[in-house]
Amino acid sequence: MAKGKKENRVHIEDVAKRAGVAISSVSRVLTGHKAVSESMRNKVEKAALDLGYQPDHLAQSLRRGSTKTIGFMIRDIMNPFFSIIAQSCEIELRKSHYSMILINSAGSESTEKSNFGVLKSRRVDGIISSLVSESSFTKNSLNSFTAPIVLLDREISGLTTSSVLCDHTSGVFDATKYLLSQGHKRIAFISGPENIYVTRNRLDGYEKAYESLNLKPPKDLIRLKDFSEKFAKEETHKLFKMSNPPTAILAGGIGSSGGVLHGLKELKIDLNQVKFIALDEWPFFDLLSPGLSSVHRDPETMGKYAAKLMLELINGGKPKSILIPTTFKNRDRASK
Amino acid sequence: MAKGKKENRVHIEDVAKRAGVAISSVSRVLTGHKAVSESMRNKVEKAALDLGYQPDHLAQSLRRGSTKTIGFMIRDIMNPFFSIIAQSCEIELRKSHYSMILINSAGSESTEKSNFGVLKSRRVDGIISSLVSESSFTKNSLNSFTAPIVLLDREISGLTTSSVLCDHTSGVFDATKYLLSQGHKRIAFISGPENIYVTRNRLDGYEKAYESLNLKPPKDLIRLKDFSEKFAKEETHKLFKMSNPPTAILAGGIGSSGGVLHGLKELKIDLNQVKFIALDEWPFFDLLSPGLSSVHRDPETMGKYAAKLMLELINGGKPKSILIPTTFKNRDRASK
DNA sequence: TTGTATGCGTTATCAT
DNA sequence: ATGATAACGCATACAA
Repeated sequence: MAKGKKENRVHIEDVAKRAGVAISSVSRVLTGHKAVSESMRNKVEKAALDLGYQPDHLAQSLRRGSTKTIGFMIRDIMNPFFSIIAQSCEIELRKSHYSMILINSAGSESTEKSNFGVLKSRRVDGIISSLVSESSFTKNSLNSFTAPIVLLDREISGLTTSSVLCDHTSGVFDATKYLLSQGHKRIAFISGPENIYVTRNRLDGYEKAYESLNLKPPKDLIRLKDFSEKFAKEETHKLFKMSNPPTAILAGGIGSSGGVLHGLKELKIDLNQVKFIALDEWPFFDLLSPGLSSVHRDPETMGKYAAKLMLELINGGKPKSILIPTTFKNRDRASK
Repeated sequence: MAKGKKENRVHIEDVAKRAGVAISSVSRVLTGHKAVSESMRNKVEKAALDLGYQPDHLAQSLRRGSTKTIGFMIRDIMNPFFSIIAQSCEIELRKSHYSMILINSAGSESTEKSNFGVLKSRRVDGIISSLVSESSFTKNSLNSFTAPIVLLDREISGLTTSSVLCDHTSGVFDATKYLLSQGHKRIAFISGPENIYVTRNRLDGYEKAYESLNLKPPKDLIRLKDFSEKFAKEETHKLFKMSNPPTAILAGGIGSSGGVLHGLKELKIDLNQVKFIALDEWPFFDLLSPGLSSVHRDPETMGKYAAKLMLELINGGKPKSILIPTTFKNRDRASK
């Protein structure tokens, strides 16, 4: 029966014909409407199964006004930290039959803005996003959006979105305090831009640790700009050109950590000479020698909660923030 | 004017009214139809701009029969290798105004199958996928799909899809040959399931290298099952319980590499004692000491080509395969 | 060149 | 409980 692999899509009408009922009845059965007789339900379900009918999601969306799609807008999906969030988020959303459109901002504010346009046009039911910036520019984009928004590790004042925030402060505080207890006074701090939540929050922990011992944090060792490997590497070089260089380094993010580690390698500085603590876990950190300590946060949990918060908002819930703990993972051999 | 942030979506009708023309004229202008007068174009464009009109992608899709959406179905997005492919793919697709639905198979064949259903129902214009398996089960899912398909590093006989394949053979051949030239005879090979392209292809290089020197590959050192860290770690332990253990190891994939490295660490075997070569790059490999050698392939290029092949298919092009080279990156200090 | 009218595949409102 | 029909927002065949 050379059927010719043509457009063999089966529509609701086909099901109706086969079952010998009206289109509307098919729809009712398949959408789980209460007022349908047993026999009708059986007839329709059989016909639908026989034909392998799958409703056209497009038409459903147009009619229902909901796409069952969430826009996942991310700064940098190449960063495993984010891709793990994306994955766990997708797994959670899928349970409620939501799909995820992945859209990348590549660290650019203007791309981010146009992305909002794309997602709006595609009528996503919500956006989960790790924003590039927390500027008023972005704020406007967010405000013009009617669908629910869940922010990842970002906080924008005067905006009513849900957000998944990490308690960087406590983890960084512990890490810094540990270094101070080991006799380090000159601890460098390298991280992303100062105007975003994560950096402010981390810096807070760093400074509080110093202050808890009545010490002043060494401002000359704080280097904030972006999360790129390039920046961190350059700053590492600069730091060790100082007359009074650091004896320990805290670096935020995968890129920054890589930059520092590569920088140190170029400078032929061993990790035994300078203590390094990364502010984000990296799968193989425990293989580096000596074991690198880090401040850990769990991206899988973050993604899961992001999805949950989104679903709550969609179901009419109030916006809320959830705080994910961070923990200082001490892999220092000396401490054991 | 407290407008109340209500559904303020602007429709084509609003634009038509403001411009004082018919709906169809607005549509024509906005879709770039040829036969429109200068004045009409100006009127409409102004009205559209004033109102900030954005066509409803949903309605367009339903009408046009094309969603401008590609399903990106991946085995494991947590693997940075795949997330980089996803990212570069999205960047390329976006240039042609395509969006990407990310959907995860989590290594499960049945999930993979249901994913095909989801994507079909969402009427994606195509699927780019790194399949879990190359079984006939999957083959059926693929065959029932009318939209174009691009496979990543998978090859299914008797199926006319485009695919981005990596030339693992040559890279692994070089790596194995190098090890042999260094006097290693007992080289272990740990990788994923034998029934997928990538494993067959790698194994091929491994065996050919032995054969090129008229040697028989040591079958007892070949361990194939899956890409999990668990499997690789267990096999590593087993290998070194042998009376005649390997002196070098090749491991395929991020998970496998991690498993071997962790296994060796547990066994307190130094990387100076056993030579390890990874069959996939990992960002921090060069920081491990001594520098780990690896067989490198470029995920960014892969993603880009996957997108290009997809767009070609959509535009009516014939299916084709493209071969991405792999290179043996020797980071052995001794060799320099 | 421009306007009118139909249809994309559903769901939901209205009768019956 | 079931069937006919309007509506979702747009693109296009056809008429003017």
